Amino acid sequence: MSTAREVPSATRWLTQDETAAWLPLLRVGQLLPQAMDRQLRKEAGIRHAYYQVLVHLSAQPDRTLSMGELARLAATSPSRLSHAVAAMEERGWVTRRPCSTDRRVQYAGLTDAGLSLLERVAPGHVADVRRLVFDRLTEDEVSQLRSLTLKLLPSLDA
Amino acid sequence: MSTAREVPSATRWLTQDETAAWLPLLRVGQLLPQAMDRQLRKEAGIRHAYYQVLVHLSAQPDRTLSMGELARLAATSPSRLSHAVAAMEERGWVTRRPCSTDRRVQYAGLTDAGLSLLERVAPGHVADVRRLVFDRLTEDEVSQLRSLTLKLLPSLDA
DNA sequence: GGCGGTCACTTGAAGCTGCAAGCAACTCCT
DNA sequence: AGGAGTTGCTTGCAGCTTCAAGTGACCGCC
Repeated sequence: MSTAREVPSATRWLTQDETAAWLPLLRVGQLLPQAMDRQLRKEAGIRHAYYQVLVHLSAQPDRTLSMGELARLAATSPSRLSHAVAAMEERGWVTRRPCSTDRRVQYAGLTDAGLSLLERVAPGHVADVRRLVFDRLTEDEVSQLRSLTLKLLPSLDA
Repeated sequence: MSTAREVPSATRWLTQDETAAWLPLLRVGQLLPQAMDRQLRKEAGIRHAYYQVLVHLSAQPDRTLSMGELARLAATSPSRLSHAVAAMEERGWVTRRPCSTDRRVQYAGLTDAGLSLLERVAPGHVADVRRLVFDRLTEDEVSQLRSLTLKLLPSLDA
């Protein structure tokens, strides 16, 4: 990551230790989503983005969320979600209906077909997560991982 | 991530602790690349994928790498790199020339324009990395982060 | 030599992503 | 009331990513 040595203003380049952490973090950040995506596509024919929509809707008591809430939970942009839900609606996995009290809001709801797709796909996905992540880590390391990622989230969410 | 409770074969769902680590990890894995991309686009007009190409080429003594090596270093697919380098060549940041001993191989080389772009862009990028990641962590945490990500890499690289 | 297999890379098409723009509905303020 | 500003969501488009297929070039083996 270090490139030029002399720059007009005093740039605080990464230290050696920081670089040694940054490079693999960057790599994990690239490869992990790729791996999730590939596995779900090959074995289930859907993207990870779709899977997340299914998961979050299924976690609601009424299988329903407003587009805004759903976007927030899935860490995606409104635009992206709009496109994704449109495509998933066409395939019969979710439905959309307007909110009665605030007509700007749209609710996305999981259909039976969507739920059964999720149930068919989830075991393979969980197995993959286990294989790629949790089978490699001790209990303590999992705890460290949780603590570290939670520390990084606030600045990324904003 | 937990969805159905009863599935044909015995699916080992994630424990509570694992889920508590998985959700933020997934989120970081999504948001971190997004954030890198947004910052570089806004302030430099290039994608993070392009930036990585520039960085890896600039780190070579002769500013040159074969497409294969470059793809491996940047953790990207050959196809993606091919498209990217084609676009960057058109903008004058890299050049391509065939290898003299193995005519399947192409070398990508960083131009002066490419290097000066990188030097202009790098400080802002490093500042962003610092703001998003290293300013939030103690020295010990950085070390934990390095150790954890290094443990996850092997299974992802394969 | 020459033929199957692999390797390095490129290409094209389909689908997704991000941004900017747009629209209607809601809120606030006077 | 009513206008300015904000919110929730959608749309269109340009650009990127992915997969599958294709093209040469190299290797090993008979």
